[in-house]
Amino acid sequence: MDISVLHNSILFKGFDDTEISDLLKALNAAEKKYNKGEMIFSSGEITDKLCFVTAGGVTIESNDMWGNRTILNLVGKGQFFAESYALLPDVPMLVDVCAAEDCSIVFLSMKSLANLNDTISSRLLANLLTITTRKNLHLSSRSFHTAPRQVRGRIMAYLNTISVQKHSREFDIPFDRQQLADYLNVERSVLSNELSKMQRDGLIRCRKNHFEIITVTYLPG
Amino acid sequence: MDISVLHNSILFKGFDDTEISDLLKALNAAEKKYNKGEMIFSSGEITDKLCFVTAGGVTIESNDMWGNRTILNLVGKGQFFAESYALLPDVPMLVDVCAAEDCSIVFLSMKSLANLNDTISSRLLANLLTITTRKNLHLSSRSFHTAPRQVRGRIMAYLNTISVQKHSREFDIPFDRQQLADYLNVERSVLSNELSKMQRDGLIRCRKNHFEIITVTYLPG
DNA sequence: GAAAGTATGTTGTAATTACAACATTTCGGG
DNA sequence: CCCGAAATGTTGTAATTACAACATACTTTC
Repeated sequence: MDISVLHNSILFKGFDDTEISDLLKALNAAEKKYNKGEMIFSSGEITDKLCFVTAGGVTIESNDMWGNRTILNLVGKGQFFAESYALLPDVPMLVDVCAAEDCSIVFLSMKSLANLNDTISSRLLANLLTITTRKNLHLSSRSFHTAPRQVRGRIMAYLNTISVQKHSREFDIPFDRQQLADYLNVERSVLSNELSKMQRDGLIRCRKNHFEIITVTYLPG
Repeated sequence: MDISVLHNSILFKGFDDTEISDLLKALNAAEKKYNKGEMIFSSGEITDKLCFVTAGGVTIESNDMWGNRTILNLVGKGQFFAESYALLPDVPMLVDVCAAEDCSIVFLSMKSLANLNDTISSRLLANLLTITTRKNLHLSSRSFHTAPRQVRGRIMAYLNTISVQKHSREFDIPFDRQQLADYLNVERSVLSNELSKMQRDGLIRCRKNHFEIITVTYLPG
């Protein structure tokens, strides 16, 4: 198991090496590998496992009865998922979790939280609170990105956020076209088409997952 | 201030009356009233205040530059909002908060959390974790409700959720037409129109905010 | 470096939605 | 009961999107 990734995670922030290995034992940590495309959880399942990505990445998706995929979130190396379901273990999952690429997941049993002593437990709870709070912001951001009714507005809302995050008008995005389409809740072909139009209109430049937002200078008169 | 509502809130679960009034003082609790339609927070603002609805209700909205409103969540009496921003106080709000009706809000200063003793603080943190976790599920649900590309699919996804929650095929929803449209991210007139069609098609019955989902029986042959 | 497979771009048509304008219903006061 | 205001329903047209089908580009494998 790759301890170093866990060591740098939010969950174990403030804990030293021995505390971390004790905690991993106490929480029945177990690692499992998945191939790209494999399902890790399906909607309706129940789990008390807090999940940590030690390698690769997963998508949190909603797949409706008409076969439309909506990507709610992308969870990469060093991040957690399923924390809501782990902490409210009687709530069945609304979403699917799918390996976006080959990946490794560490599962931590949250029902074992009760067995920890108060000091450890409260430090861990504070860290968990940070995780859920940040996850909240991610979910809000996506709502923000899908709020515009039209494709161009959604693309701009998304690219703006990434640009602000990376402090640059030029950046890579973590999605391929199909994934970006599913994240923004639009058709892939419509997305490709709109990106072409936006390049023709001089708003952006892009090639594969590299994007550049072009600053428009308004001329007087 | 209406202590009884706070007393029954998730945040103060497990605390007795005197502990609660001590906490309210320690967190600089202050109540303020708002009229329907008034803005409580605007996007871009920074706050460390955890907000509690003691009366009425508020909407968490994203209003884009074209004037489209998207309702991310409805927060009613006895519930909290802005917890993410209160706990990550350097993050500017992405959303607006608006009084859905005349309401009263209690503001609790989260930067004062640090002054509490460990025991109180860890009990409070556990309760905060429950709040953020539940909020996560609400945000996920909305994503689920807006995942279908077509209006009818969104309406059905939403009504199904409410029906399951209320354990009944007949129920009231907390939204008027405009609010439901903004929640599902569709045009109000298109929503009204689709609801009429769905009634003609025998899928539902509805009148104002009272809905009934009609079970379709498939006949053999 | 050819072949096969995957990802991305383009185009046309059918279906859906946005938007505006107007009709109808509902609900509180006077 | 009537009025006005607000909410909801209806309709038509213009704009947008979904979907399918195909073209092109890029990757991987042998």
